[in-house]
Order: sequence, then structure tokens, then C-alpha cells
Amino acid sequence: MAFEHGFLKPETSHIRTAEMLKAIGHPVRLKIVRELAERNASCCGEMCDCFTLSQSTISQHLSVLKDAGIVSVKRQGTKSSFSIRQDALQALQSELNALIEMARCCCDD
Amino acid sequence: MAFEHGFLKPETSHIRTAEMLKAIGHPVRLKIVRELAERNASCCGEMCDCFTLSQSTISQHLSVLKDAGIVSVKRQGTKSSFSIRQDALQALQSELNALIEMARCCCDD
DNA sequence: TGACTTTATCGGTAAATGCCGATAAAGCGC
DNA sequence: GCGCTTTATCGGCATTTACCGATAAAGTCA
Repeated sequence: MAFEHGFLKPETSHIRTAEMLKAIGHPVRLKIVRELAERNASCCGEMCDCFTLSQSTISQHLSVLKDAGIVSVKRQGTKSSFSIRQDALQALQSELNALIEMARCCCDD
Repeated sequence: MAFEHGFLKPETSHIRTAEMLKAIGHPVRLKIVRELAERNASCCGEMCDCFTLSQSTISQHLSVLKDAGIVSVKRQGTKSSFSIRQDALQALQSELNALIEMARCCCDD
């Protein structure tokens, strides 16, 4: 659902970007992303250990991150292995860089 | 309410970061930020011209961005002049950089 | 097959969000 | 003071979000 296709209309990519930012714009999900970045990959149960929230809640947060394209999932046995999508973070990074560059050009500091 | 004090507990700054990301994680607000980055500064009325939304809606979006510390406001006559806070964007940038760096270290690409 | 582990999904609820029109507030110029 | 312009705030509404417990689904292994 996210990032499958290489081509996006500007406006669509704009919405995609907002979706990604929104996904990591929640304390729990931001922490999940950090935890994932610190390990190679992790499963839902492991993530649950980092929080006092219920398993279903964590699973749903992971699902939001997946739908936004921030993480990818791979089934391994009974577990689901989640890992960061670097391309997603880099897309956000270039978006931010562009904003900062634009702001630097025309906004007196 | 945002960024006034230099010292923040790690967890607090974590929440702040999420708040900023959430603020720009909305298509309208992301576009507002882009518009502001392209100009030096702008007022609410000018922003309204970029959208088909009502004035009160745009005003509220600007307020969200202000509360999150993404933009600053300066009253000028009857108008409010909004402009990007580069320090905020840069804070997000370094957050993202840190994440990408962590992911690069331990996540096989 | 059946017990077990792990994750996803369902149903429900309280709170937050996004939007609007109407109105208030603040600052001009006459 | 009185209009005028611009912005902020209020009340209300529909939708979304975040959370939970319960349950279903998928996989492993004896």
C-alpha cells in the first residue's frame, strides 16, 4: 500500500509524506521506531516488553507504521519480524532537507 | 509552551519531537510549512489563499504549528506574521539523522 | 490431532481531531 | 468615537484515534 510503485504524483507523495510523519508523530510509535533502529529487527512481543501497553495496542501501532511504509514485516514462524525501512526515513530526511534549504534561502535568520 | 526552556528531560524531549512530527504530519499543515519556507513570512489571510478551507480552519492549523514550536508568530498591525523556526526543523533533522545512523549500524540493508 | 505460542483482528468506548459558521478581539485610519 | 481589516476563539458536529479485553488466525512441535 505504501511505496509499492515508483511513481507518485507530487500531491500524492505530499500526502504520503504527511502520512509517514504522522505515523512517527506519536510518542509510542516514535519509541518503537527507535527501538527497532537500535536492533536489527524485532517482533511484537519484544516491543510489548518496552511498554506497559497491551499486546493489541502495540500490534496496532506496528500496523500503522507498516501502512505508512516506515517498517516492513516478515513472517518468521509464529513471529512477525519488524524492521525499519531506511528508504522511508531517507525520504523524510530529504523532505526535511528541502524545507530547511528553502527556509535558509528566503528566511532571514 | 514549546522550546521556551533550554532544558528538557529526555522523555519530555521525546514527546516534544513526536508533537512536532505530528504537527507537520497533516497534509494541510505540511503544505503551510512549505509555503512558509518559500516566502520569508506570511500571514493567515495569505495562507487562506492557498487553500479552499475556511479562515478559522487555517488559523487553527497555524495555531497547532505554533504550539508545536514549528512556526513563530509576530503581530504586525492587524496581521500576524508567521515564519518557520529553523531550529525546530533542524531538531527534527538531527533526530532523523540519529535514527538513520542507528539503523545503518545494526540493520543489514 | 491437540496443546501451545505469537500475532492480528474485532467490538466497544472515551477522547482527540478537523472542519465549519458565527462572533469576539485587536489594531488600523478617518 | 466609528467603520474596516485581520485574526483568534467559541460552539457544534462528524470522523478518527487510542486504548482495552476477548477472540480468531497462523504457525510450531510433540
